[in-house]
Amino acid sequence: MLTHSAALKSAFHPAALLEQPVPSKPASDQHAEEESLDRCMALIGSVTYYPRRVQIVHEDEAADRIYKVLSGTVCTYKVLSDGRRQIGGFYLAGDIFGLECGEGHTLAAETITNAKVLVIRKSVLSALAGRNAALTGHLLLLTARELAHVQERVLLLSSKSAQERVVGFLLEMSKRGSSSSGNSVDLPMSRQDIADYLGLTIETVSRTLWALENCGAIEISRRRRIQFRSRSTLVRLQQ
Amino acid sequence: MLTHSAALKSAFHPAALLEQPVPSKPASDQHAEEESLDRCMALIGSVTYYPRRVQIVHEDEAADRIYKVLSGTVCTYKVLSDGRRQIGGFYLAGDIFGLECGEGHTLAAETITNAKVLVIRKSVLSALAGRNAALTGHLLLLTARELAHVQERVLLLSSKSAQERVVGFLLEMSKRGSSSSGNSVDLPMSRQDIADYLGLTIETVSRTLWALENCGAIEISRRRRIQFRSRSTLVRLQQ
DNA sequence: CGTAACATTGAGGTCGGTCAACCCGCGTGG
DNA sequence: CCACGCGGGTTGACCGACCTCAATGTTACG
Repeated sequence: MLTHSAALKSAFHPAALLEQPVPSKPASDQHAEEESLDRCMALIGSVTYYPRRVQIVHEDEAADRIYKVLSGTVCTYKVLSDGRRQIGGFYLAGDIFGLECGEGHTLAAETITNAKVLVIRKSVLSALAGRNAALTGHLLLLTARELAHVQERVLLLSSKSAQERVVGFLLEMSKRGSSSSGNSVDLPMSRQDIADYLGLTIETVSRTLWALENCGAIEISRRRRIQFRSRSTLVRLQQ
Repeated sequence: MLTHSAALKSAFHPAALLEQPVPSKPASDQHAEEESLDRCMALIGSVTYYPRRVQIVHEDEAADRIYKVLSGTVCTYKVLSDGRRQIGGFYLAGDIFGLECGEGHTLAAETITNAKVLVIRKSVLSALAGRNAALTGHLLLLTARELAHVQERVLLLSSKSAQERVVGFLLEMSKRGSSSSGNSVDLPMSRQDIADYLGLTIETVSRTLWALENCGAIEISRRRRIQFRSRSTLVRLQQ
């Protein structure tokens, strides 16, 4: 496995700010504020390019950074003592990870695909936040959102069947995915990643997908491209 | 803790601040700051007493409040469409719940035992936070901590056996519990609550506890009082 | 003492894990 | 061109942990 050194690092690139498309009209104050958080992070962070399947964060690393995915896909994970891996979450372009508190509870992170990541030092951010209370407020909002998301996942993992989990996953990815062009999703991750995310085995994921295809709910082309044939069936199966 | 001799509900009681014991020496800045958050919440919140097994928050309720448990035990939960209940977390004296973002993702909350709860309106808190950036910072810290905690739970739920879950639960409660006097825990919640928390059935929880007792790791007296006979065995079984 | 809520115990079924074989696409190298 | 290996994915047979259903036991409390 590759290490950090493989990554190309481009420190401090204010010009990137200008490249960002400015929305014609902010939908609300909240949006405008989030926009300002984005700009702030772009200013004080540094952009790094990682190839696929490299570790960005180690499990016991001091967590004084947060990360924003600019392109590609990243996952956070933890390796259990018996060697099994649990994926904490997938992060697509625009998502932020590393928000969880760094009291030894840090998850590791690695790239699923090639990825462009904005790395922000928390210390710098909080120095700014001292002067700008709104900034901390946005971080709080993001963290609370992530918390709600993880709690949803707790529900999914603890009391749902394999089929419900897989269906839930597909619907979630289709909702989030920039790569979900209307009626299909391009999954960037392998079956193993999905299994580790859902707390299942790779075989069960495979079998469940086959079952979904068999009952006409989806169609699988080129392994990682899922087409939705009957969304209503999926929603029903998800319970 | 706050000692309030008010009736059912007491709004705005600045005198209460003076009653709070001041730590002889703040262990760190962080501790001192958390203290200040506590005081702020005590100032703007109102204390409410709930009997056992009543709902504090409904599932779809607008989430403009956060709650601090002053005494007793509370749990958050969600009821699935098939009637099964998933418990999101248990909150003991000193814990805060309701931090998750209110975008329709709210969990319901109900008391396990009689409970004294401090209710704080988010709007009031954030109004204060506008002037005091540190305040938001503490909320952020708390939320990040909760996030880390829930992520630990995701690991526990997705890839551990029934025994590992139960053992993990017992150790967690013994670490947190004020009612855990040294070598035993008094569980405030029923077997059903534990089962719903761990994503198991009540029967499995019961059988697992029996197995733990049988192998000499614990001893069960009066149903909800668990004595630890061999902590090392438990830690080993937890993996 | 009697009742009801809570908890334990038992028998049997099922979902998903485990292990193993196989398939498929792809790059490499002769 | 084929042979080969390799990583990722699928398929099948079997088994065990946990769920389900049902009966029984225990505790709390009037």
